[in-house]
Amino acid sequence: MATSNKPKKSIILDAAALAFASNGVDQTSIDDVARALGATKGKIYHHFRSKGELVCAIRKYSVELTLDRVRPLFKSSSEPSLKFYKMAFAHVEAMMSELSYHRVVVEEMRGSETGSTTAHEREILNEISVLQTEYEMMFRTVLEAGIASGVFRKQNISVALRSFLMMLHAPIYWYEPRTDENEKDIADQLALMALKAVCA
Amino acid sequence: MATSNKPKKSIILDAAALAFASNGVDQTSIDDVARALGATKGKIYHHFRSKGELVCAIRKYSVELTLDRVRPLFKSSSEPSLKFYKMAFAHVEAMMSELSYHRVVVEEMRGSETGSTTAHEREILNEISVLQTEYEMMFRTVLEAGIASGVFRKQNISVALRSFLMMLHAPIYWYEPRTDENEKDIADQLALMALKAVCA
Amino acid sequence: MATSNKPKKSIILDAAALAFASNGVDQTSIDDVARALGATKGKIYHHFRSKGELVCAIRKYSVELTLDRVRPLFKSSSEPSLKFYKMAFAHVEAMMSELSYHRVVVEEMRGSETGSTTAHEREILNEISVLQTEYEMMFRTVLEAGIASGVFRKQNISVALRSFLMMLHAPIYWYEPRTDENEKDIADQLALMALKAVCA
Amino acid sequence: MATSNKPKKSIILDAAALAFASNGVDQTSIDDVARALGATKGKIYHHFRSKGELVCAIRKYSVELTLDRVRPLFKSSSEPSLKFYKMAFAHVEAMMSELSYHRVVVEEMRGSETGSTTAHEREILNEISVLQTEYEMMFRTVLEAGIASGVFRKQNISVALRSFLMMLHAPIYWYEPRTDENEKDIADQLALMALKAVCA
DNA sequence: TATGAATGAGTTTTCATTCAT
DNA sequence: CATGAATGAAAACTCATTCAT
Repeated sequence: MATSNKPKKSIILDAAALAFASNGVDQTSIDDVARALGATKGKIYHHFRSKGELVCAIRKYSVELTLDRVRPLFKSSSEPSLKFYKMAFAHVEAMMSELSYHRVVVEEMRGSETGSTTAHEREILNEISVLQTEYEMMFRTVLEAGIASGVFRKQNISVALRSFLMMLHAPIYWYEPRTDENEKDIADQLALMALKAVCA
Repeated sequence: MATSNKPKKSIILDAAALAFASNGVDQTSIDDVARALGATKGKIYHHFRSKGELVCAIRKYSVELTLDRVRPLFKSSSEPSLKFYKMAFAHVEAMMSELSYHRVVVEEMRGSETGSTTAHEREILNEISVLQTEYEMMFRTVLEAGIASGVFRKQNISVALRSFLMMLHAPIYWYEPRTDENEKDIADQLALMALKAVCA
Repeated sequence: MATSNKPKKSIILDAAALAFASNGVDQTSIDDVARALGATKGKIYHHFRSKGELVCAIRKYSVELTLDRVRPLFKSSSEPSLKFYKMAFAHVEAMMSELSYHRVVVEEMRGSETGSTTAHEREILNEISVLQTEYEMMFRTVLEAGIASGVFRKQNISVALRSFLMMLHAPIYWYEPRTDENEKDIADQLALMALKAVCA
Repeated sequence: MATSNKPKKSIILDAAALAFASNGVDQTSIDDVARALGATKGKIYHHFRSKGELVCAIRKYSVELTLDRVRPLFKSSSEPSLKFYKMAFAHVEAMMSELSYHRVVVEEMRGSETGSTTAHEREILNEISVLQTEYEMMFRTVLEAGIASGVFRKQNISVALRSFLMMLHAPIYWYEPRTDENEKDIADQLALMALKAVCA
């Protein structure tokens, strides 16, 4: 009764994200996820129609989590460079806070999943795409504002965007929650690097 | 006669890198590679003892290619910031020139392959590790020199290192050889971003 | 309803033992076993993690079956030569009654299976080893008692043990259930031969 | 030049027998044999048309070796029990002297090789069959003579024959050339056991 | 003769998915 | 809801054999 009040889907999602993040999506079977969950495959298939859908749910949640942290900062009124720093800082914090979710996303950045997506999956993928577009647009907007005001260097915005975002993703590859307790320091250093990378 | 005079292993490696880079290592069967090669599985297994070994060979070649471009610049005598820029530029050029090889590497940065690597594979992985260490050490040395001379910001070097290297990897995810012909521009922009990211 | 109430594992084991005994373990694919079972490979792999484990299960069962026949006779109180005869008789009866299981065991007496056994397999192999040791120890004990009482010849016990046990295995190689119906005669002849072989 | 004056076929046969005896025929690839030989597959295929033929050659040689040891003793004039002892002794000596050849034979006693034998192989198999029949007939003759003279027990000859021959094969399963140097003792004990097993 | 490359058919194994209970 | 059994399709890997050199 008191074991948990979280929705079951969420519990499954957590276990799946952890398992997928540890060994890679393709190297992790539904059975592995079930084992990590202390249950059997059937339980998962009750809540998610396919492995693809499970992965999609994780990806969507990852994007939402990041978006939720960054959006309010984007909507606040600050001059471009400070706003950029804050957003970047929040992005890095997100990476480290919900590490496994974001690891799954990065893994999917390559790996086109070769077509066999169902209609329902494509729907979720579309939603994700919308969210990602919104996310990039926020950084793009700040970048353009900063260039217009002269505080940021004039440069190819698309290239810049993709590049510093990749840098802000870096902790996914090496951050270890137990070892490195200096999350704030890391977030600061990375946000500063990103900021300087685009400044005039 | 004119078909090719390259060693067979090299031809297989090229085809495999291309196939793996296109669809992801796990989504690409040895049969797929063989088909791309116009041959059968057996040919591949005659030259590489396992899929893992094939991937390892690709990874090793990728690191060697990058190393070969960057090492001479490191050994040249320039002041830290210029040397750093040149090395970063060369790194980005490498990413774009041998795109498929480097894509395979990045994919393996996560995905520990269930530990079931054979003794022979572990040997190759060790060799790769040595090369990668040398590579990082070159950038680390320049970074330290720059910090000592005051031209670079005082900062956590390990974090900085991993972060801007990740940024320099970025083209792997979006560069399209046919579309973007402005390789030099991209390399310049990214190298500049990396340089500014670490400057005082 | 009437088809069978035996546990599924047992049914698979029977079919596998029969198939392996007929054509040899290495010449019999898991597909062959599945076909003999009227099912698919998957069913077998659902119950046994590998072919090796399946073979191990058969071996273990074979030893248990023999042990169950011989142990009560060993525990009974008879003078050594009679006890030896009874035990040998029971051994031969076991060979002929569950022919296929024992055939698989004998085949594995040579053929170290390349050492690539999994941890779980080694566990079963250990259990088998314990049972086999118990089994040999029973005969060894009787032999020693008989030698002490002068009814058995003084001789190298280990060599004697391995040798007459091999002779008691003989029916495995030529007994045909349908043709030879004189199981008792065969068991008597072999038990008598074994007894005389060790007598003074 | 001085490396060896044995016919090449013989060298191959030795290496193959050793390899097959160590790991089992089915678990040993032609490549394994070639490696043990310090050569490549091609060499083997020059001298033997197929793996089956190689195995057949080993089997035939094994039977010939045993026959050559036992036949002269059979042709000598001794009374049945002494002659039987001598023949049995020689059989055991053969087992231990050319251990690997005989191990291969025993492995094939089960394992019907499922039909795919070529015409040429069947020819060799027939020759082997002839030799084996001659071999069994020698022991059968002695056995019958002994029964007629009353020195051997009246018994089912076929069963007796197969049974003590199996016992005389026993060293194949456990004899270690390097460890046990007491070949004569073992041969004596086993021959004696076999003799007593059939005596009145 | 002997080698190394290549093949093709087969074998073990994995796994997402379905379904009866 | 949840489980355990079962399936089928695919994947990695093996290996006897052939062949050009």
